[in-house]
Amino acid sequence: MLDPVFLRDHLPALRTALQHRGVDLGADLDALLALETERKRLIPGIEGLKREQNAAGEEAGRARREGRDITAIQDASRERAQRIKQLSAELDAVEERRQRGLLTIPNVPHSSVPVGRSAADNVEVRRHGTPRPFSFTPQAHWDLGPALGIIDFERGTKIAGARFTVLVGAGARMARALIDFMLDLHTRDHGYTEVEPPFMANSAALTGTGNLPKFEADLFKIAGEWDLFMVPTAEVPLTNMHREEILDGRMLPIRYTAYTPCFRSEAGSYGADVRGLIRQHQFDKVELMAFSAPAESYNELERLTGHAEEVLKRLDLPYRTVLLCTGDMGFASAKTYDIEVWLPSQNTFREISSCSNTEAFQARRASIKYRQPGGKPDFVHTLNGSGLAVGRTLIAVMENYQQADGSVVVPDALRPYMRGLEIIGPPK
RNA sequence: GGAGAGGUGGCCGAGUGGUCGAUGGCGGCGGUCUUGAAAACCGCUGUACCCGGAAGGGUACCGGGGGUUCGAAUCCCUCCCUCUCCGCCA
Repeated sequence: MLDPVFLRDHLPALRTALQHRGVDLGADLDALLALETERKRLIPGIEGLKREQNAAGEEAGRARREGRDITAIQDASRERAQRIKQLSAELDAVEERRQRGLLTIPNVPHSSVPVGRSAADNVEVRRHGTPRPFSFTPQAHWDLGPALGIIDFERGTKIAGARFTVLVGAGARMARALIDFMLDLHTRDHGYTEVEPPFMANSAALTGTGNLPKFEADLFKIAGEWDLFMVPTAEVPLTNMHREEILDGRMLPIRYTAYTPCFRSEAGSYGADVRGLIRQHQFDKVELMAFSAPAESYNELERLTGHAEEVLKRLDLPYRTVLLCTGDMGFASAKTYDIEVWLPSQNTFREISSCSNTEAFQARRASIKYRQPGGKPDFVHTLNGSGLAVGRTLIAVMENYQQADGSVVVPDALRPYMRGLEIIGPPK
């Protein structure tokens, strides 16, 4: 959520920043500013009347004890109560529109974010590893998987429909191994606390992260009288761990990691990545999440991104890290790094992680504050990143470690998690 | 699914229409005392918003929302949550 004070004091700068994101909110911002002014006009009047009302109530109590007549006080109070009611209704309407406005405006990009319109304007910041040379034409995972009997697209469709997939045998086991491997890495080596959260979240939680009210179409909603949605990412439950809390500043940073399945309707993505495991309605992910003191949050973003990259380093998968431009960032983010893994069959890098600092954007929506000893409460900064998307990591392993005969070598780092299995060969 | 009990400040726990943001205790902070610590004693100790340069002042909040009333933590309605017993179940 936008800081109302920032809106009031930096309207031109805000307008420019949002233009850089490719959204035109000119009129919205003016309307919002007008609501802000209207709000500040109404509040002092209402509070003044309430003050009078309180004094009258006190006086009535005193008068009644002393046996004096209070009908005059009652009449005046009754009338005042009506005026308060009327003005409050006006204020409520203003507050509601103001709130709705504040909730639908995206975050302001950090000054270090390159200005650009699309993914083409993103900036590669580093690259790690070298794609393996192949003496044959590397196959896509959607050919390798079914041939090895470890991915079954047809049965996924039979059970749930398009964009659902069944992993079988060594495929299912490798997904589980990846989850285990990632969680161990982040808890043991990177200092995160493991969490297993609910896989559904309510509308308050989703509003806190920024998924609601604007992006309900991307979510799977539970039918019936439930205020519940399937989580689109563990970012939602993890960020909401401390919603409406004031944290002890000495506990920061707080770092959580969680494995969850993620559910996305992928509305509006018809035709994109229809083959294979790249874009599914359900996928597994290990998430990294941090609550940081504001002054430290950009250092924390670098650390968190490094923690996600470490997964690929240990699996010996080539990748590059890209700084997203203003036009390609998500709604809640002030700065985002995407990590892209090499996929030989596509001869390109594909996104496998997205690491963002939302600054106080989510903290303001979800009311997540911290307080240093003796200090005033202030909003924390929240950060999140994939560490990593499991399905896409599985794809990357299969494609990068494939051999001429269609078998797949198990990366060294994963073997302890797969009872020493060294190679996944075709079914006998 | 059925029956019942309950949600008050960081925690415990009073308060059932009138100076109640709310008695008391615990915890925390500061001070006195002490060689030091403990104990004892004294003081302070919530959040949000509004006005104000500040000092300070005001309004709201006793699970959420609505209502009754001159006036509500206290009465009414409704929703949410927690606990206990039964049933069911991983």
